[in-house]
Amino acid sequence: MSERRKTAPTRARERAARGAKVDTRERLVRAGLAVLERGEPFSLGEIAREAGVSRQALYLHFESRAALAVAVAQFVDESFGLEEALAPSRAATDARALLRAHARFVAKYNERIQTVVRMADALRQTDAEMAVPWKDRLANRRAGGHIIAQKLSAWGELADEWTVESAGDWVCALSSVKLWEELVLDLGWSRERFARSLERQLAAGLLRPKEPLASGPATNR
Amino acid sequence: MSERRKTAPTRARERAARGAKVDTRERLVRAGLAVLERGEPFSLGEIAREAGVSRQALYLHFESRAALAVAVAQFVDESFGLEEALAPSRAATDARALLRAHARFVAKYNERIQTVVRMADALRQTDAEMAVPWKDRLANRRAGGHIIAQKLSAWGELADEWTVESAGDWVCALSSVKLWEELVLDLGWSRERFARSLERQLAAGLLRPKEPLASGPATNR
DNA sequence: GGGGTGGTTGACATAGTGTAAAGTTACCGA
DNA sequence: TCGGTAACTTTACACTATGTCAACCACCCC
Repeated sequence: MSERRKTAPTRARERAARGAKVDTRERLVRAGLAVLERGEPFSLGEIAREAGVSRQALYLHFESRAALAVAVAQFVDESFGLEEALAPSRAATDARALLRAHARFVAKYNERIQTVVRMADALRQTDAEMAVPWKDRLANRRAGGHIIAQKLSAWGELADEWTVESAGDWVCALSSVKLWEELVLDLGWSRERFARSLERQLAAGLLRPKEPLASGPATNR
Repeated sequence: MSERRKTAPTRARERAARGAKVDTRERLVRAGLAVLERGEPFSLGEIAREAGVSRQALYLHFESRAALAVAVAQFVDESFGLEEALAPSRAATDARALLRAHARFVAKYNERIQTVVRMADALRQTDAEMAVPWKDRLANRRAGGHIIAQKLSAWGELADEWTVESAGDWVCALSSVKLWEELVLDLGWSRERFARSLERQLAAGLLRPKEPLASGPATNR
């Protein structure tokens, strides 16, 4: 059902791909982000107005508020250059460098997506439709944490009390927007201070303590 | 202005103090908590119905949704026995015991207030009236973190890179409901695992490393 | 010229918050 | 015993938001 509502954005994207006039869908997404970034309560009508389009046009492109929210989140990821921003972490060849790169990434990325996540999290309480994309994003973040834990483990740097699983979850949790939000937004920390503290905490908490090269600590698990 | 709306709950409280029949205000607060704990979207009408009272009666006791939310939060604090639950932390006489007590407290307390905080945080996005009580609670939590950092510092256990200020903020942030929520609710950690990890991580991140082996890590700031 | 596409306006159903007003009950004090 | 009043009820209303529907318009392409 609802065939018309589905074909509309598809066609819009096709037109855009062929270089057609203006992509209203993208205008709506950008407007959504702009309105969101004002940080105040808003309505769909406001977003439509900001996009210079009627409120109804919004429903030609998005089935619901949640669908728009998802699109905005995706847009932010893309315009941020997520893949590129992750490059330093991927390129790291030792534990300290990896954690440092990750902390820097988290500080930058969370700042960028903060408003979107904030809204999505609030929406999640009242809008069941939001639950699925939210879980998806969490799964992604979790996977990111696990990759880091996996590397630390492979390098023999993960402290004994951690499994790769649980260390990955811990990295994921410490990388969450909510932690960033509380420290930077609510408590007034600078971006640098946040990144430095996160890096330190991750290193102190995850890494095997440096042993004085006495006996063989490599075999105790 | 709005004199009548203000006297109503006052009188109700007076009646309750004199041992009068039923305190509708408290019934509403309890109902609010019960509805909240179902974890689903809800309306004020639902809460009133749950309390066995008309929706309008709610406005005789609370000026707005936000006011009710604040009352529910207060009620949860009281019924949880916040003061009592903090006793172990206050009684701690060394750093490890303090962090352990705090981690246990956080695990228990956050579990209890989770639903309320969740809602309040969501409300905060759309309801400016919520901002003030939210900031108050944050200030309280922050103060709690600072007390801990202060003690660690007084005992000479706080690692060099921290100031009391920033360490306190860090404790506050790591003690936030959001971290608990992500690990326990979203990632499925057990309460014990959370408490243990938080304790360990606080210790690893905040405490001065024990062995002053070689030069290395003491000067890396 | 005709058809489809993407947009418009306007109306509508539904649901929630908050305000207002009038009626009911029950207690309390002179 | 009577009157007043606090607490609550019912009913109605204003306002805002989401989402649906229908009719109409304009453009582009065949």
